[in-house]
Amino acid sequence: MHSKPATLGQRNSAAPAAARGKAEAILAAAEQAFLGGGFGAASMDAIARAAGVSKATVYAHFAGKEELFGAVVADQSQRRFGGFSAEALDPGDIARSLLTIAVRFLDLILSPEAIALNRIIIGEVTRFPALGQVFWEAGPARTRVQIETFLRRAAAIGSLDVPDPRLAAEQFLALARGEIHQRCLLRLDVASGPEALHAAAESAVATFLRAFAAQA
Amino acid sequence: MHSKPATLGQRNSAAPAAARGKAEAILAAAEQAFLGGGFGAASMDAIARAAGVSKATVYAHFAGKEELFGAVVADQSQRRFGGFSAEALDPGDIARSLLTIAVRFLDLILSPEAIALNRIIIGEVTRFPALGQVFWEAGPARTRVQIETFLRRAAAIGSLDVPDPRLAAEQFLALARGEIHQRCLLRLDVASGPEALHAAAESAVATFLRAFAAQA
DNA sequence: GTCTATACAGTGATAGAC
DNA sequence: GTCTATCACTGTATAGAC
Repeated sequence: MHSKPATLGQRNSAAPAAARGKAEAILAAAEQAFLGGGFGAASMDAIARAAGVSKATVYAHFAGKEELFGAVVADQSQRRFGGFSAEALDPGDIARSLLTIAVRFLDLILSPEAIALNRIIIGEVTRFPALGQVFWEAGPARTRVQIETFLRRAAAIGSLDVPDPRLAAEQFLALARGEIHQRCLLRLDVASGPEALHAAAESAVATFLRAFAAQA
Repeated sequence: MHSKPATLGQRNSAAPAAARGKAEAILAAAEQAFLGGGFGAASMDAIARAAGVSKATVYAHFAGKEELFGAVVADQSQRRFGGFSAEALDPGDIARSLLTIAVRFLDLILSPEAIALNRIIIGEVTRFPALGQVFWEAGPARTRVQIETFLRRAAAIGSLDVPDPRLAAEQFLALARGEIHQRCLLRLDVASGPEALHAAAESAVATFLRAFAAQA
């Protein structure tokens, strides 16, 4: 997945085993370009230059600017959000576990890279309708399922009183997102520090427990 | 504000009193163009054509594409969100009032025009950092204050038990927004019907009241 | 496959006549 | 102020040599 050992069957003319490397270099350069300034601001010329190849080589690997853009979005979506999990948490210590989830979640969606990705997808989804689906499946849908599963486990052992775990999971995420996510998307909170992140997570957990904590 | 009576002091050469009308026509055409396909996809040529004027006339009224874009965003932001108010509601009938607020709020932010505006601002805020602030002040900030005020009134007469009205207002909006707003931004729910809107509002109110309803 | 060089289309913006 | 015609520039995409 990362890089082949440089010993391959073909070594014809110029760069034998570096073909995969070039494609990766192009993708990496494209990611930086697209995430940095959006679809319109990025130029194929600049991407080729940054990747250390010629423009014609870029077009040899990707059919055009749009396909390259799609490849970047799909790659980033799956790479960013693939690692989120709530399996290892203890449904017994509900407050602590929810706080952990909220912090992880905010840490994920407020990272500059995730914000940039989210921003660019929202901005260009009119031109590329497929991107919304790709992002949703890889990100929010996956995350919601993880939390829903955790809430079901907590409800099963009596830690929580949730009539509708699916809805409760959505609402927990909505509370955690709060307004800080929107503010980051709008570039109003340039650098949301760890303290703001923690405060947002604690507020969300507090209100969620006010609503759904099991009666003692 | 809408249109002058067509009798003005000047009637020199070509279109005497239509100057204001032309500026408005340009702004209207620009709104449609920008909101439809974003900043990059819109061209000054197409805007001029749609407004029924020449490109040079557009540049006579607006310094350039960026200034025209800013004018569109500022105009739309204030026009869309200016009417939101929660003053006339009864803090005694808390469930009903909150539901009304939530429905109004969702109706506002899920309208195709508001979604298009929100989308374009998020997408272009990297290039135009000022837009985020303009939108925030006109929209989310205003709305939150309205609701915070209502919650304070409700808390004063004992309908609610809110330790932090500002935070509670944020959380109420976050619950109402839920995931449907994100889905609309991502173009996954092409047309969120009134029934989905109502359901989202009711879920938000129910959970909010579970957390903050005064004990009977 | 990869490079250099170039054709081509479309854009924002302007000069000058009326 | 308004228009027609045009400029300079940028970015996509390809042709041909290696």
